[in-house]
Amino acid sequence: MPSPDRTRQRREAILDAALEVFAAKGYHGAGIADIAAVVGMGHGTFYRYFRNKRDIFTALLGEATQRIAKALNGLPPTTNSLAEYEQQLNGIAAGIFNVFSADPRLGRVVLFEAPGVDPELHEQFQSTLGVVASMTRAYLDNGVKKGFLRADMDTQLIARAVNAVIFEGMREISLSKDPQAESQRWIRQGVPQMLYGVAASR
Amino acid sequence: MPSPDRTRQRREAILDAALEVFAAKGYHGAGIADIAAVVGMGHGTFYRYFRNKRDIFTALLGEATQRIAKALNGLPPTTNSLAEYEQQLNGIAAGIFNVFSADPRLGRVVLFEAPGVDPELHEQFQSTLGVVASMTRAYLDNGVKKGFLRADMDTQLIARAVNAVIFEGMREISLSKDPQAESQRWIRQGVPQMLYGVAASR
DNA sequence: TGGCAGAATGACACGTCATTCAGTATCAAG
DNA sequence: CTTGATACTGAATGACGTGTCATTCTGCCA
Repeated sequence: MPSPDRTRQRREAILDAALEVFAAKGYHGAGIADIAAVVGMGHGTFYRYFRNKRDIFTALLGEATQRIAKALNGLPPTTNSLAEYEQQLNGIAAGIFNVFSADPRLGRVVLFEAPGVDPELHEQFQSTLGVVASMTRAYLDNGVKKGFLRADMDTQLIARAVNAVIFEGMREISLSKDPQAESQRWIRQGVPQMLYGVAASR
Repeated sequence: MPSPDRTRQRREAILDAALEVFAAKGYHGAGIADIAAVVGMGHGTFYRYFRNKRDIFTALLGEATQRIAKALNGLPPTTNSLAEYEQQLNGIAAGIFNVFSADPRLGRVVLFEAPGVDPELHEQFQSTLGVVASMTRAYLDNGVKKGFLRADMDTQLIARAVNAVIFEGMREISLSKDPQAESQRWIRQGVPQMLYGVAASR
């Protein structure tokens, strides 16, 4: 009997340790032995739960992705006015930022380490960004069609710009001493910035 | 007689090869032997010109920094109206984007690899970002004081957001098939976005 | 031409991990 | 208590890459 979810718990303990070690030393600086030491087990045991180092890293990425997806679950698919869109953005930002303020290590690993692990992962990361950008773009296109967003914008590019700001928020939150407060700041300031810009008037 | 700038040329050949290899395989995936092979020399020779792998990487970073600094040289220090500020932003964006559209490998290495090299470099990178952000912030504060920028913004945070968009532009340009065109797009779209946002009206 | 200085070379010493595996501990069932 | 199976361990392995260094090469000057 491999015990029903004893295995799952062990796996999660290892994942948590890996998050810790990767956040502290970076992907390449971290050794399997370091991770095993944090869990308090022989490093050979690691390989009972994960195929290899890359495997556990992608598992962490997957977990982050899932948490974000879950946080964004249930948000209305389209909006009909600027006010609604602003609400929508607030909701999205809050959902995403929550994930990273709940566990800043996640951001430190996912946002800073992932692109530098190897070329394959870099590509995968990039294509994920593309998918996210196309979702953002759909929201923008919707707003343009409904008339509450500027008609003269390249929504594909602006979607990237909007996402870049959100990503910057995630990074800052992950590095912040007080992630909760930082998260609040980014929602309150970032969303209006994206909507109205820095200009005092048009 | 080590010939006056034979040495310099050799150094630059190695730097260029390193840029090539780092861009293709990533910092950690690249070996000194790979770089030497591109130059067409024994890898021992590498160490006549650079202390070690990290040394050449920071040399590349330094070069990128210098090129950007040079590109930004001569821009007026303050502006007095929204129109002037818009010009200013266009100039800054054009200067920076030029560097990366002239050699996209530079961006691929500097922007994507640098944070993941090791914790020290990550910190250094981060603090450089901080310096850049405070420069951006000074421009924003100036605009607020003069009254052509919104008074209700957290300029420290918005500076980060503005920079994030510029950085995203650099990244896209570095990955683009047609860096020149992409650069134009980012200037034409990104600057108005930062100034006026996505909203059709206030 | 001989001799020298600096440049270049690449074999190799050395350290660092990721991964494997033979052996040990644990434990449930009979 | 025995047995079998599974979990675990950490020493051993092997691949790899960095950096060194004894040696060779090259071009220059006397």
